[in-house]
Amino acid sequence: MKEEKGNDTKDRLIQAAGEVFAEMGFRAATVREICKRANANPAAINYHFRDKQGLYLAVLQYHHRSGVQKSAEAEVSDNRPAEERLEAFIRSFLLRILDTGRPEWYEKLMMREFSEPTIAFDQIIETSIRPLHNRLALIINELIGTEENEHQIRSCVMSIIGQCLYYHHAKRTISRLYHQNFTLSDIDQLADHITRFSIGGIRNLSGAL
Amino acid sequence: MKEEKGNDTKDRLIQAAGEVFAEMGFRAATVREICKRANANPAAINYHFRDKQGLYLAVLQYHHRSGVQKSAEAEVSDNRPAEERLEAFIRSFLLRILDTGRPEWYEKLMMREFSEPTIAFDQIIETSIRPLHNRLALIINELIGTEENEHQIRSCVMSIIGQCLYYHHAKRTISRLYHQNFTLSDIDQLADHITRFSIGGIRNLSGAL
Amino acid sequence: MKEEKGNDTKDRLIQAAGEVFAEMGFRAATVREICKRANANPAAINYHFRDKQGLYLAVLQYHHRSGVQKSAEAEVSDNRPAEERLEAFIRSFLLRILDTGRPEWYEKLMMREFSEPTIAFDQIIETSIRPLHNRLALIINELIGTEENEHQIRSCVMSIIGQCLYYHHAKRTISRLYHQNFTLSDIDQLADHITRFSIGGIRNLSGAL
Amino acid sequence: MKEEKGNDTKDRLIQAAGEVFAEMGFRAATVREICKRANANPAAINYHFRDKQGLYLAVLQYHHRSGVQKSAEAEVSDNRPAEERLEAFIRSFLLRILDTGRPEWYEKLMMREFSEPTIAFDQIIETSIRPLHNRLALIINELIGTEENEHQIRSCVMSIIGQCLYYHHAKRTISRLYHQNFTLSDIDQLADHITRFSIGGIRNLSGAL
DNA sequence: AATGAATGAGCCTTCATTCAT
DNA sequence: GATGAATGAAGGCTCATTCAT
Repeated sequence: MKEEKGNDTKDRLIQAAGEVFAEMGFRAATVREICKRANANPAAINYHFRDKQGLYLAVLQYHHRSGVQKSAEAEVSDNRPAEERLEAFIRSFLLRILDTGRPEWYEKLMMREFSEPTIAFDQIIETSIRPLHNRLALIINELIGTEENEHQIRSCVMSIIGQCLYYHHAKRTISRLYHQNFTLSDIDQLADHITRFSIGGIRNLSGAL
Repeated sequence: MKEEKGNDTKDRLIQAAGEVFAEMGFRAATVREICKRANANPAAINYHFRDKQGLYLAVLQYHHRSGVQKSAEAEVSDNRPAEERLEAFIRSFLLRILDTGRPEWYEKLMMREFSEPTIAFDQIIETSIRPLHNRLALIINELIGTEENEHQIRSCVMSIIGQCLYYHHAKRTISRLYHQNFTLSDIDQLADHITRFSIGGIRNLSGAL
Repeated sequence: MKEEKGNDTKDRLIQAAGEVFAEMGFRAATVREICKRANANPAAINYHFRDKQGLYLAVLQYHHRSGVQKSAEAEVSDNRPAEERLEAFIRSFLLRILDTGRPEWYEKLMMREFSEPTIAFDQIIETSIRPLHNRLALIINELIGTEENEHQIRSCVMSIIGQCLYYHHAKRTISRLYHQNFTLSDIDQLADHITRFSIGGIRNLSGAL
Repeated sequence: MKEEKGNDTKDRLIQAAGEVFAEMGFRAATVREICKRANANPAAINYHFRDKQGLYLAVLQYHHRSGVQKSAEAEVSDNRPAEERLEAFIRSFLLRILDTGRPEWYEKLMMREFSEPTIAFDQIIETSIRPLHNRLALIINELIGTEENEHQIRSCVMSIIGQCLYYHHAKRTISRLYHQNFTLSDIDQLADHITRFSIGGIRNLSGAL
């Protein structure tokens, strides 16, 4: 399972590094641990990636390439009502955040970049985060209806994304406070709550304009 | 004895450790740096706190004991309308989250526990986080008005706290995406948005019941 | 095949290695740097020369074979007066020693052998140094005039060579002490001084016999 | 013998480092070897000297302090004839260069600085080399007799020092060429030769003026 | 003839910790 | 109560070398 196909050392290193970086963060992760899991020699990192940091960047790039396309697929087509598309967006976003059964570590890695940004931060913003915000902004713009007010739309984007991300960042907190662990099976319920809460919120703003 | 003010080495260590832990996190913080700032000897840590972790716990306990909850007391009295108290709560919370530059490293430390929980995590939950949630839950309960639905209240609590925390966790992201840095001067605006958005959200749920 | 000119990898390696060894010395020179300059693969060194040391020896042999002794031929013909031939010898020696900037790394390599002798030391002694000493000994012998006193001649050889080499070994020291850097344009002056000094020295010994 | 007085680790490190640096040069010397000989832990270097380089500088400073004074003592008093003082200077210089029975490595270390100058180079020039040159220049000035010609004096200084140093730099070369190893017992003979050679050289220049 | 990939040994440094005083 | 000195473990990295092709 862990070595799947006895691929190149390079691939095994990326795989192992992904896991370790996600588990411990860039600094705390040790090349020795990565190499042990990849069943490789420490010097191989220097050969293939020059650096611990080079390996880290390679990990992000590699997984970004193979992961972007499927993020949008869960959403519905553009001609559906904005409410429906909002719910689809939220559900899809929560899915990526809460799903713990996948190779998994890419999302973790991204989350880590927010608290301990490394040199890869900018890259992640542009390739992953900005498209996400833009997609959500379009939906909200439609919901507000009136002539666009960019600042207000941004605030709503952040309110919605903030609600979703909370279930990731505060996973341990929630578990501790309420003895409740959200998993895939809770997504419908969560998406429903956040969608309804947010639609209410957006309408309340519109009316106030 | 050697120092200008006979401030105990122990106190100086706690003070310095607070800063350093908040700046760099538990792991990245080094005993050497702490001791340098405290103008103390590395061995003093072992003497007073047994080890680095002991010092960390001491830092948290010390600050909790000296009652820094004062910041929360900015909220209005309990007999004001729930909407007003919600806004006060949000404003107060944002204040603690966004305030930068102060030597108030306790908040920073708490935030760090979410991303890199240490052995002190549970302690922080109980002494700081749970009271916060409870206070907010009371306000929301009043806003919903009907017989309490604990689950729904929790969801609202998390929606609100999630919105607020986003401005902390995603500080760098926001800065990068929108070239916008939220500081103390933006709190009114933010609190206004989140309050209105949340009241709208809560009402939308109530109506849907 | 991949290169512009089908110059054998082997030749390119020798060329590049010569430069790098001369610049940094045997130990400090890295195979990687050599291969980078030769646009070759690290493994090629092992293939062609067995190892780093083999490459080093190959460099020396290669250059010796291609007869770089031409520089010494600037000396005058044997039937000129000994004083004149001494000056020619000294000038020629200084020329080889002081000439900087040329790609002529063989001399540099030789000089390095004195401070950090490698396995090639003996080889260099016999092919380069001993002939030099012998040529100088002949001239001095003629200058002294009396029946040869081998020991005394040796001492003079070393006094002369010592004077010349100083301008190489102590290049940095001189530059630092007197803010003076000897180059090609100073050779006449230096050769003149050393020649006159040495002739005086030799005569003083002869008279003392 | 190696640990003499079970001194501080710091002293033992300086002692051991002196030997190792002298034997192998700064780069090739390994902290492991130094620590092994000093019976110390690698981390002690970081503690006492911060760095391998810090240790190196400490080695030079330490030994300079304890070694300068005895260099001049072998020379004769200033009111003796210049010829006599020249011979004393040369003998004293050769003594330092050829003596192999002393702690020994300080001279080696200095010599190394000429071929592979490190960050300590300037320091050595000013504290050791310049005084030496100045002392010799005074003697030569007196020998030349006429109004001083600074440039010519310098050239003589270098001719003399060059002759002496040759017996150090070319130790191996001489041994190889002539199967002759100069030691303390040869100093009288060498000093005699170099002195006579040099006096002849100087006179030859003076007459030529 | 030549190479890309991989290796193992070793490098310097840093860390939290502990000893003797 | 506090310290200077010293430690062992580990960290990231670089090196010359070799394997399989």
